[in-house]
Amino acid sequence: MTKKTKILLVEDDPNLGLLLSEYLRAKDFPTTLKTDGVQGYDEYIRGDYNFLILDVMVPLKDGFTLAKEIREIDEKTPILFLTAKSMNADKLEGFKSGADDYMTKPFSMEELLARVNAILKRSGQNNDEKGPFKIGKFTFDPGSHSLVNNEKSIKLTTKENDLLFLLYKNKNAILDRNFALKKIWGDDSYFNGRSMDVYITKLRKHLKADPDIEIINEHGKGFKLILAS
Amino acid sequence: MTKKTKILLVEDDPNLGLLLSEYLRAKDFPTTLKTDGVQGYDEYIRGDYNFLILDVMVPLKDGFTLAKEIREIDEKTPILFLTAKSMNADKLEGFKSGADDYMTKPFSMEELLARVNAILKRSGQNNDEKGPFKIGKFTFDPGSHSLVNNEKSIKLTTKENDLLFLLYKNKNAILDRNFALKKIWGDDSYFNGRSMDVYITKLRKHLKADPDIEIINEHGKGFKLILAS
DNA sequence: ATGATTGGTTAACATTAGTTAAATAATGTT
DNA sequence: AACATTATTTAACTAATGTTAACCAATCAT
Repeated sequence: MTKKTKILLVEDDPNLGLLLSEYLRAKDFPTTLKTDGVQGYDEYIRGDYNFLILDVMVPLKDGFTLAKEIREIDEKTPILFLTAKSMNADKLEGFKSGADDYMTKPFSMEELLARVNAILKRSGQNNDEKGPFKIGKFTFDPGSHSLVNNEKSIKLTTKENDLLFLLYKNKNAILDRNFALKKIWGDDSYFNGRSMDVYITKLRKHLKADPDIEIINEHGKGFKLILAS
Repeated sequence: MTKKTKILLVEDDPNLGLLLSEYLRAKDFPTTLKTDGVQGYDEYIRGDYNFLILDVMVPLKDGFTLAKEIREIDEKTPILFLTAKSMNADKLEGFKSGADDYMTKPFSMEELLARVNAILKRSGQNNDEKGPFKIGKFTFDPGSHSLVNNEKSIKLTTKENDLLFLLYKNKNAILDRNFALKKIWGDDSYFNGRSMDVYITKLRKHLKADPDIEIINEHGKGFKLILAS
């Protein structure tokens, strides 16, 4: 299970603040909104945030000051500034405060999201799990293509590995046929679909050693990896 | 001791191109300027860059296409786009192409520098050192072509050395077949490919003394050096 | 129920990779 | 230069991987 990136948003404009926090939550980032710098700092200390979005012009304590205070005790949590000003000196001060990015209003929410994701991609603590994972009595390591249980160690082929990885990421939920085909084969043509069916058979054989594991088919939709545990 | 970040700048406007490359060099980033997408790609393959600044609208091959081609073989080198357009769809396409940042002209050189530094701060290490490196129980020094462990010291041939160096720089990540061929053999012809396979066999034999080290194949894509540590 | 579609399985086939050895090219030594 | 040594490429054979085909079973729509 991937740990979600928790975002702290400090923004005093209630319209923008609510809009953004709703949007970010909809995009699967648990987001907390605070409306001034002092509350923002307290919430940062109290909570456990992985990303900070700070408006520069907020009451009681401005965004730059807040960022500097946080940077004194926390070098790594990414900070993105928002500001109405487009003045150059401002931007540079933002970056000197330890910012990772700086956006000038007005901006689109899509761009904000794209920038947040671009920074997260780089920020080391990438919550995107790369394994190894427990699958029933197996240990699956997509990085080395290995599927191991007490008795034996199987080397998965590239396609087997990719498909099992996708199934695992969607464990106990349906992996859409066409999604998987586009992801692994590049397109969802008929023959690639048949090829995938062949690989489903192969994976079922590999996983047969543990009777608690199943790959079931949802007719016309896709496959689901079922893990009792 | 970290080596300097080498920047490849692809910009067709000669004024802006020269201005920026001079400025970046003055700021201690060795910078190479190319004026179209095809030259940009060739120089990327030929050289050994740690940061790419791409104008979106350049002749022969646009920046987005160039970025996508590079991202297919290189997940990690940061990419920053420059563009005259400020259209939102464009920005999103830029980020989808694997960009780390996106700047709209006109911009200040100071802001460009600040953004480059902000991204570099996040982008882990400049994996551009010359060794020696630890590879499992071996010490690999590309400078002296030596691969040493407790028992013996192997002297690698030039091709063995170059290939292991590339694998190491992409450790635990895939080294694209064609990229490696172009880099070491100059072109990715069929026979050079077979030659590379022969060298993969040789490297596997050399590294066999440590069972934790593996060179695995990703069918149709390339090879991956797996290091548990 | 019937036919149409979708999925399961096995095997044949095509492509890609692994290995070994021989042939060629490059380098060093006298 | 001629020879010896080493490195690299080419070739041939084997193995692994992935795709296509064929046939059968299950599910769905009417």
